[in-house]
Amino acid sequence: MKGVSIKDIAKQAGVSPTTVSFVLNGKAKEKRISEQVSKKILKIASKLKYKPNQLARGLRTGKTKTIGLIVEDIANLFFANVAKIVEEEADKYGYKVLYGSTEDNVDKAKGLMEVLEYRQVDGYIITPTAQMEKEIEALRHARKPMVLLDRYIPNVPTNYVMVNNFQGAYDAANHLLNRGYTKIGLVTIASDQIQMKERIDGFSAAMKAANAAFPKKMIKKISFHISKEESIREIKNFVESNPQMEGIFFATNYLGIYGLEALKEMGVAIGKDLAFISFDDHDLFRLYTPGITCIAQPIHDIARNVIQVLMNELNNNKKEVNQIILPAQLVVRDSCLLKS
Amino acid sequence: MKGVSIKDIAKQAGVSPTTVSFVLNGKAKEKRISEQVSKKILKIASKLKYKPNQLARGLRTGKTKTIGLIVEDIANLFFANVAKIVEEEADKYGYKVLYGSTEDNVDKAKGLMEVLEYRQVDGYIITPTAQMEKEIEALRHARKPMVLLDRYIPNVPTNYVMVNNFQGAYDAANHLLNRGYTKIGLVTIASDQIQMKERIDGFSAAMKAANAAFPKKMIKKISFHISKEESIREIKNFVESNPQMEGIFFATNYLGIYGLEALKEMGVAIGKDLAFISFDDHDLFRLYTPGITCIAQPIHDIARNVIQVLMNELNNNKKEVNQIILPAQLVVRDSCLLKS
DNA sequence: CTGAAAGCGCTTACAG
DNA sequence: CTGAAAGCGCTTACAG
Repeated sequence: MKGVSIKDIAKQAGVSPTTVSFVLNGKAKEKRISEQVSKKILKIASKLKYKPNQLARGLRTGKTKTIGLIVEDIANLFFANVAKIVEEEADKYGYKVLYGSTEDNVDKAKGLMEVLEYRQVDGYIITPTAQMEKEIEALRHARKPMVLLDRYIPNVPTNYVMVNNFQGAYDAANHLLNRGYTKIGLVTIASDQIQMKERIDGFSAAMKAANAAFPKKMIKKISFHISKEESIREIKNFVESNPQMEGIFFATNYLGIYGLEALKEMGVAIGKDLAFISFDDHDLFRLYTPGITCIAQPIHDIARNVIQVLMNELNNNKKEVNQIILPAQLVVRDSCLLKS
Repeated sequence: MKGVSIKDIAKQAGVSPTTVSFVLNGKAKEKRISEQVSKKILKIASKLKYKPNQLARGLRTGKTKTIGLIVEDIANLFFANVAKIVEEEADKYGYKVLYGSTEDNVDKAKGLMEVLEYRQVDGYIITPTAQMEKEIEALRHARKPMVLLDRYIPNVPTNYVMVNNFQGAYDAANHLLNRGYTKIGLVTIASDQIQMKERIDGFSAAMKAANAAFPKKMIKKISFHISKEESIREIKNFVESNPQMEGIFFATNYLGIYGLEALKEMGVAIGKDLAFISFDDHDLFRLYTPGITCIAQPIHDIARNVIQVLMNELNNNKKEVNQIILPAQLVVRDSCLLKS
């Protein structure tokens, strides 16, 4: 375990640890260390395969070269993809990432934030849950580099990167309307999170613009915390109790998947009996028969922007706020055929 | 940023940092600190919301309370699920996890191991790639707590947790045989990784036991590193060039998904024209029409066992080797109907 | 029963 | 141009 330390190098080079530290940190010029001493140290360091001890360095500088990633659910495809890209990109800058899932539970989220603070991560990437304004606000006041992912907190001016939920849902409604459907149901999560609200708003706005009725009873909100079976049951009930429904929009992919299951069990033919569109893409949507039309998020772009914004904060001191909203993309497949 | 330190508590309690450290580390009894001093310290610590500085502690003890998780691809559903459970379970023991994806690339894997060593993680969970015997062996010699995931390295006696690949593939073949199919093709990854080899072996063994022919040309190996489009093309070619084929087994889920796409494009009716079975389960398999019969891995059990084994190593010194092989489960759906 | 002191491996203000 | 020394916040062997 015992690795090579700066002292070992100093001894071999016949200089002080101070000098070694300067050279290894690229301050040779600044500190006017002679060319030859500098070279000698570098050579010895690489020969000994010196690796600075991050703990010691962190203890001294307060920097851990670690970032914290708090997502809703790391096992969810969207977040798993984000996690992958974040790790890859962070690695390029010498950062490692510590992660955790909130399950959309405030207490878990708070616990996670506490652990990460305690671990002294240098920066945070957070998918906030509801009711965590205070924690985010505290981080902001502590001037911790931070960027919110997938959603933001109204009235708290932080960095964030997310998809354009309003536009995505607007496009979804428009697509349905253009294909001749006007009686459309919407299934969403029972949550007052801003990104879900914006999806409802976007959808409503498109309906309104087209003078299509969109009464309350055509909106179904399902709790994030009930079981899959219950969720499917609720979707079935919703569809059954609105027999006039011609099309249905699921505001998030896991609900869309449940929707597919519900309709399959009911024997409803997607695309024929009922037009179907979902937010978020998924392997399943691409390969299902019929292919499921959806509003895809630019996952890679989101992840890359997140890390970019965070790295900027980490490395510069100028703290302009970066709020990035990326366009959602309508992916047309066969689940919303022209209404005959 | 400046947190409360042990000194602050010592000052308030009117004792030395040493005493505070003893009490906070539960060594009050052992060090025979008086009950009242002990209580006073605990009270002050909680009032001040003292959080030990892990960096300082780690520097001193050499323990970081961090584990390294190296998977093939964190964005893959199997590994993403493992990552989730590993994080949850590790958290219970006060550990956090640092992760990375190898993409099944040896150099990436080695790079990851180097970074984790350098970060001084206390233990490792590793999905090894080919040709990393030396690194694993080195870790073993350094007596680092480690458990291999999803596969093992032959002739290197380490802990590991994985599914029973031989039995799973054997069951897949048997299922097909029992339903009346004898001319069966197998699609796998071109890799000499042990888990893939065992799947081929299990499949072959079942075929042999049933006296069914299983010639080389009925096995298709596809490189992990070619594009999705190329993979699909190769699958198509394989099916087309074996018109006698009655059933097909995909040795891993991403290939199974490609297989679904290939057959869809070819207009082959799964279950009717060709029986279909895949290793690993997936949302898509459950919801596809017809439902896809598969060999499911007990993901949760795998993850829980992994962390259990690792925690045992981390906390005890007795180092018996734990090699856990969990049963795969045949999930029968509608893609292998009784042959008519 | 309790404390002073050393030391983990760095960085950096200060001195020369 | 280079080095001695302090200090980040802990733990622990040693002393009393």
